[in-house]
Amino acid sequence: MAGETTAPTLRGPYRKGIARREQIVKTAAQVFGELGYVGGSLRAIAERVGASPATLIQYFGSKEGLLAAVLEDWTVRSGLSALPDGVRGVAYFRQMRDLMEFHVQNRGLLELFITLAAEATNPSHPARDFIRRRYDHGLQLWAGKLREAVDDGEIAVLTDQQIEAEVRVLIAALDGIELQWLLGADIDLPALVATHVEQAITRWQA
Amino acid sequence: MAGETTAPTLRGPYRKGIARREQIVKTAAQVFGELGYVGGSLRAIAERVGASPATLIQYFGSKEGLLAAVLEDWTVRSGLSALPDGVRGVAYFRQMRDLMEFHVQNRGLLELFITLAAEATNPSHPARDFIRRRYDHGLQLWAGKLREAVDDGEIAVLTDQQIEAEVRVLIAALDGIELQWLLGADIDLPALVATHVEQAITRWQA
DNA sequence: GTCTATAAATAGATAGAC
DNA sequence: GTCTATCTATTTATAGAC
Repeated sequence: MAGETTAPTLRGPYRKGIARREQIVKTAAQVFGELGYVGGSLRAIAERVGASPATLIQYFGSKEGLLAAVLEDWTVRSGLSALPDGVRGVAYFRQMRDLMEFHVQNRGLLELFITLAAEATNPSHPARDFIRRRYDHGLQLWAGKLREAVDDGEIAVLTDQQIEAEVRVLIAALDGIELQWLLGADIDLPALVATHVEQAITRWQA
Repeated sequence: MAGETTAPTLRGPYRKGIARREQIVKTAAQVFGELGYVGGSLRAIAERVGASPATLIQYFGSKEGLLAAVLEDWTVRSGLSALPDGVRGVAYFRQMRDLMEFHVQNRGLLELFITLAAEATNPSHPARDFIRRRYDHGLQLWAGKLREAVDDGEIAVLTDQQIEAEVRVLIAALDGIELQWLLGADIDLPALVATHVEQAITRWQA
């Protein structure tokens, strides 16, 4: 997309600003992941990125604006890189190992989500809607995959309620294992999750 | 220790101070649960308890001292009220429903633990050691119960590694479900957990 | 486009009155 | 035993120089 003759995106003063903006968002995600949104100050972010707090405000209007940018970036980075959407049924869940390996390689992104999710327990937290929507989205996506598995005859028949419960608990288990891993437990994250997923699939087949 | 012939604990100027102290700890636990340790200011706690920030410092020396008192109180309140320790083997895990009902009745205590656990992802968090020890303790306790179930012939034989993995993932699932519940998901917490535990037991029996 | 300077609010903590 | 008053540091955010 970056042409020369008619490409406005790479001309003018924007190029530098866009790169800077990305750098700030990436750094902010790091700091929010480590210290939470409440504990992660603009000053700390600015310091680490080599700028002044005023510059961050200039770019994003407010701390909450920066958070919004971080969440948007999180969606892109963790969503796209994580799981190929095209895989059907049971095979989709077997990709969880890859997802965990992605998390191991991108600990900061995982830290950010877990930290914000716990903070968002507070109804007035600015990331609350985002977190809830994210859970709803994951729930529906995974429920759809499990329903495909039923339809394709890969596993035994489940009611819609059973499917929702299964998916909810599976997501919960992954979150909990990730939390333990982040807390420094001696865990092989991909291996433990892969084993757990296989057990779930085996149970679904019965 | 103090005291002469008869009960010294209820005489003198202590009675009022002790009650006040308990009130402060209870309120602090609430605020930390809602806003986290980082976000929960001494001012907010003092205001809600009807005192000045200076009074809290007077009692606990520092904010971190107050946190320590809150964690100690948390251990007593959630530990004792939660699960009778005497129950052996599989029956112990069937009590999880009661534990979840306790959580529903004491949402603040659960909020406090989940919030602090996520915050403690940061290695320099003052509650980090506490949280890690708490996980280790739970892990060992539950692993012991599961080993009892094996020894008593209630379930199939499991290696020590398998036991640890099973218990780890079970704890993880409970944490994750609790998190979803705290985030406002439409869940019958005790029922969902009870079902999940029964599935685990069934799997262990195979 | 990024800075310095600064405002206005709030943080944890101390000193001393009562 | 609890308060007011205050200190120092830090917070988000604004204004204006360069």
